[in-house]
Amino acid sequence: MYEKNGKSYYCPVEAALDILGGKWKPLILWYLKDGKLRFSEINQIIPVVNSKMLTKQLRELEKDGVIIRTVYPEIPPKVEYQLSELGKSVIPILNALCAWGCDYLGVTELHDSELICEQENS
Amino acid sequence: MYEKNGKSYYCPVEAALDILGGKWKPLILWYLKDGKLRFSEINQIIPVVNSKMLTKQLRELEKDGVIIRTVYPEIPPKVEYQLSELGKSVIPILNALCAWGCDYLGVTELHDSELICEQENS
DNA sequence: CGGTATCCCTTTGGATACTG
DNA sequence: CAGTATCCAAAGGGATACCG
Repeated sequence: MYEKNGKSYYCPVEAALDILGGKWKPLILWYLKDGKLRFSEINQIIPVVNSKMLTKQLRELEKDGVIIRTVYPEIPPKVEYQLSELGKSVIPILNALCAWGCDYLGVTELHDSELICEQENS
Repeated sequence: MYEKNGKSYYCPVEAALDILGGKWKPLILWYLKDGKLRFSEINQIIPVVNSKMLTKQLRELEKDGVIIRTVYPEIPPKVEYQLSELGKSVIPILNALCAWGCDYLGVTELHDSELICEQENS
C-alpha cells in the first residue's frame, strides 16, 4: 500500500493511471510538451471539453505536481500552464501508450497532429 | 477519431488507457503474465474485489482481446484466463507505468511481490 | 479571460444474496 | 466453482448560467 497526496494505491501502476487516466489529461499533457499554454488556448485545442471539466483536470494535474500554473496579475487575467519536471517525465510514457494504442487500433502511421482532437460540430 | 469494438477514441493513448484503466485491470494482467489462472485464483490474489467486479473486468478484458477465457465443461466448472498475444504486449507498458509510478511515489526499491494486493482485514 | 455555481445524468464500484 | 441478480452509493462527466 502506497500513500501520496492523501490517496492510497495498491501498486505504482495504479498511481500512474490515477494521474494519467483522466479523460482529457493525456491530451492536455501532450499539448503542453512543446511549451506553455494559456487556459483559452488549451480550450481551443480541445474544444469538446467545457471549462468546468478543463479546470478540474488542470487543477488535479497541478495538485499531482505534473503541471505548473502561473497566474499573471493583469486585467484581463492571464494564466499559463506548463509541464513540471515530473510532467516532462510522463511524455515517454505517453509515447509508449500511444504506440501500444496504435498497435491495438491497427493504426500503422501517425501524422503530426496525431493527438489533435478535431471534433466537428455536426 | 478512431473506432474499435464500437468505442470511439480521440487518440491511441485514450484507447490504451480505456483498456488498462479499470480499477483492477493492471493487477489482473500483471498476475496473468506468468501463466494461466482460474477465476478463484485471481479472486484469492486480489481479495478486495468481489466476484461481480472481477467478472466485469475479466469480460471487458476478454472483449478487448487482451485475455483469453477458456471454459472447461466439467462439474464443478473450471474457467481459466490467460493473456493473448496482445495482452502480453502490454506487460512492458505496465513495467513502464510501474517505473514511473515508483518515481512519482518516491519508491526506490521494488520487491518481488510488488503488485500484490496485501489488504489486511483490519 | 479564466474561471465558479448549480443542477443533473451516467458510469463505476460495491454489498449481499442466490444459482446451474 | 464460477459466476448472476438486485439494489445502492459515490464518482465522473457535462450543460448552462453567472462572476471578478
